Amino acid sequence: MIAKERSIPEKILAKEALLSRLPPNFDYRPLIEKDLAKRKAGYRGEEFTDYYVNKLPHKDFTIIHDLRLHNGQGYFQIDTMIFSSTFALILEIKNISGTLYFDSKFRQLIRYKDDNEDGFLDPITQAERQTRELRKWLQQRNIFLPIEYLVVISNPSTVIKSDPQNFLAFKTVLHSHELLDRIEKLRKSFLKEKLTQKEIKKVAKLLVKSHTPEKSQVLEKYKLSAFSLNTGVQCPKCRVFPMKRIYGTWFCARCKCKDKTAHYKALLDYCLLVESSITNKQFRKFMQLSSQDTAQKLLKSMKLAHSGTNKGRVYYLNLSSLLDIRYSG
DNA sequence: GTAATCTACGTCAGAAAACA
DNA sequence: TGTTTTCTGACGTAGATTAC
Repeated sequence: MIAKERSIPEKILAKEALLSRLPPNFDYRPLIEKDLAKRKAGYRGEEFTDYYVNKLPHKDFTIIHDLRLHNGQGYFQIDTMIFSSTFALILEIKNISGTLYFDSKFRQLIRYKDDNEDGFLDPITQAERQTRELRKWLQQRNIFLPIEYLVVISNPSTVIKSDPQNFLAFKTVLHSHELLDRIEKLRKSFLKEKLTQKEIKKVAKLLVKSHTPEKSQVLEKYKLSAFSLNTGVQCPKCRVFPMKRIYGTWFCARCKCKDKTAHYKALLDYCLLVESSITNKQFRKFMQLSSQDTAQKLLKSMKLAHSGTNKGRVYYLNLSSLLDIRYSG
């Protein structure tokens, strides 16, 4: 059973939204583009590995993609968690090309590529920490399950190396195409049943319910203010700002394109970049819309959750609902 | 307390789009 | 082409908040 599917991380959506609303010659643009490329590569690696993970027999394994839990002080994040009635498995997924060298002495990962040498945080250490955190989290809820971890290198052409004494790397690091065989071996080594089918469902529900998505806070990260952003509704065709609202549709003065729902994307951008609630006034300012009535009618038509009456009215922007509205509308 | 301001909501006329 | 539907903008009313 897949208890939680993987979805595009908010950090990727927010960076895309930010780039779409920054002037082309903006100073930080190259830095944001580089960060976005890195994030996207990581996400692609996770998706590539999901192909193998999702092949596991669903009656035997419960799969939770992209899990972020609170441990009391902070959060810990797991790329993929798989569990059965006998054991749990954490996957730490890395999409790094070139030759990777796992150095056990200094507990670091070194990547050799194009005559360059780059150091990375040791994914084995990361996975060990996640294992400790998850064990503690489950035990606090009276769930006792042996937990293993694997470091999955998603890129099949990546060369994996380590020093000969690094037994931990031999045991835990693998390419994604080896994953199913390795899980099968693990399954044979854990025979004692710890959870009933009913308990498995209960644990999955608890984990998914406790998942807290990471807020992007992309403006703070690059020390930008909302004033740096282009406001207005962006033309979906020629990408120009702003479209004008004319008789029930958004009209682009440049390419003459018309779109009835172009404000959905703008509202999604607002939610990703500014804040997750909006008033009529903020909506008008961001959409460059002069009519308060039109703003009210547009906000109402989207059936957003809201609180307050009259002057205190605030509309709440839910990211997943906005994504649904945007792609279905 | 009062005036000013902001917003929600309903109604209506006119304009544009959609449809037969 | 004529009719229907949808949307805007204007207007009025009412309630809540803010500034003085």
